[in-house]
Amino acid sequence: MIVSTKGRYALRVMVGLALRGSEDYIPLKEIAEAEDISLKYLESIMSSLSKGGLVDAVHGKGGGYRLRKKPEEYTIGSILKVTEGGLAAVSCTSQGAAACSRTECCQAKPMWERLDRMIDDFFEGITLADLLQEGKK
Amino acid sequence: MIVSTKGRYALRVMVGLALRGSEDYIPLKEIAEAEDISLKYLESIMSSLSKGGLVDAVHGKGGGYRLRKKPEEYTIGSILKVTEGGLAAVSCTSQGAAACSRTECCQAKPMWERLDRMIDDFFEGITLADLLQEGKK
DNA sequence: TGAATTACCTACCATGTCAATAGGGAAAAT
DNA sequence: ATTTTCCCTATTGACATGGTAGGTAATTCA
Repeated sequence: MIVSTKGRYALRVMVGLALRGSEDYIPLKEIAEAEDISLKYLESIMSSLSKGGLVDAVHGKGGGYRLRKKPEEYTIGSILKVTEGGLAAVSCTSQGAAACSRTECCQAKPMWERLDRMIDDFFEGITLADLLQEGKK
Repeated sequence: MIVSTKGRYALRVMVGLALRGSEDYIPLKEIAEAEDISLKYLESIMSSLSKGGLVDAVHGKGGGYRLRKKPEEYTIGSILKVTEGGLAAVSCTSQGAAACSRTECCQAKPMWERLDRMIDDFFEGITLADLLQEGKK
């Protein structure tokens, strides 16, 4: 499993925000109800998105969350990397992984690296705007 | 993380068996020492490979494990599917997953399906024999 | 026949991650 | 000052992962 609930929720929220336009700030409560996701759980997700600079957040009445860019300017990869903390298919290749003792002689490493590259290209090649249209394909 | 230690160990063992030719049966003890993997843990992995029909197993003295086919006849996918029990990138698309309530309206589903197909093609397009050569590329 | 060798099976444990919950804060508006 | 909203730090329960332990069944060899 390469993409957890957290990342999938994040995509749904971003799609939701995109559909509502980027004019108004949408309070988390409203998003949670619309998407039927636990408010408290969503908080941690929005926190990642906000810290990652993907959305604008404003406190107080009239505040909430809003896309910072246009949907076509977000790649799916950029969203998932923020919420999942990386997309490596194998622990060997994920940064911060204790370099396995066999790194030098591991027969499979080039394969894992090609896989990672392929997955990265895949997600970087799809934008939020594409996802909005996805149903119609 | 799409491929766990179990699957990676399995690949190493299969590579190891391939290198030793398919004449003799190699006892698990020997494999574990050569690969420096816990014997007991390897047991469960070999059990999967054996049940999956990927290797022949013979009891008693002179027994052990042996490849059933030629290295070029094993795809990496066939090995990983047996040990990992599937390669779905997202729980939504893995068989046996409680079809999420949004299946019908999920904007992202086509994307997950394309990703799964891509990963499957990737692993089905590489054979054990390819892996043996991998270092030289 | 019996002992050694080997695969096989069931259960267990320790750790970590995931999904979700809880309970407060702190910023901004009215 | 009060409400609204985002933000931060735990905590929990469930599950998967990686690994351990002990015993059983099949096969060979003496």
